Amino acid sequence: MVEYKRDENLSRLLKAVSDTTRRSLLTQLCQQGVSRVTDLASDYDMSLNAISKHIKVLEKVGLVTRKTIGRSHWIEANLEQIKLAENWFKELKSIWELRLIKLDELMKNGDGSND
Amino acid sequence: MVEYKRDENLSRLLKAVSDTTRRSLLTQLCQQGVSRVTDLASDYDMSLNAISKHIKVLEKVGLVTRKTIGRSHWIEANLEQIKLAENWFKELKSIWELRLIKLDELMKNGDGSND
DNA sequence: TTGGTTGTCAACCAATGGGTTGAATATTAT
DNA sequence: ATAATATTCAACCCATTGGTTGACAACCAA
Repeated sequence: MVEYKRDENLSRLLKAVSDTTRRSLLTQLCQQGVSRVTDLASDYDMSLNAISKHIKVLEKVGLVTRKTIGRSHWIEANLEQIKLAENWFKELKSIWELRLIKLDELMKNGDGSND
Repeated sequence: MVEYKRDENLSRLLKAVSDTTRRSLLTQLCQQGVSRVTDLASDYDMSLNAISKHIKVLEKVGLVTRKTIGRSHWIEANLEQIKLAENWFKELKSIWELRLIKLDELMKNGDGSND
């Protein structure tokens, strides 16, 4: 069995941004800054409830934060967590590179029977 | 309605890597290079069929390629498509930065009633 | 030819996900 | 007090997903 680094956080983060509506919401929030749920929802052909749920998903993985003032919930983007994904990509690429380097050394040293 | 850049490709890519098993498979492929389906599957507590399906998902989004020789299907990682995701992250961050810059200019120019 | 390997296809199942509608809860305005 | 606003909660529906098992197909070896 492989070690299976079962990084559930990363899975949930990637799943969160794998939805077009949620990515669009994030973009909106980055463009317009802090926004209320209703304001965000008004741009979509979808019920307020649906948007509310999407926001909750984003909130759960930390991609947005919420500040409730009276009956208004102010939502703000927080791109910090995106690093989780970026780091995974980086790591994967370096694993890939590493293999190529080792392969290259093997070629140079002939049959690899050294050490 | 917001423009809704419905980048289905990006959605499918992100969804593909949002699964732990598939991320693990990709890691394995980067470490070990070209591998057969059975070899990959042998590391998991899961049926060969399940792994076969996972590989097909990765294949469909271009994260792996397949070369069939006889009855052996040789699978190889191809990290090219990851750029799709990386670019989206980059774009999002630059949108965020842009707003901060504009905000900053507004502060400097007083109440923003210019132009 | 007979039989083991390698892998997919098809059908199924339980769980999850994205959407809906209809309350319910707070808060603000009249 | 009453009504409108802002938002979530709960229940539901249907499509998708991650897994299973059982055939099947193609290939290689005896």
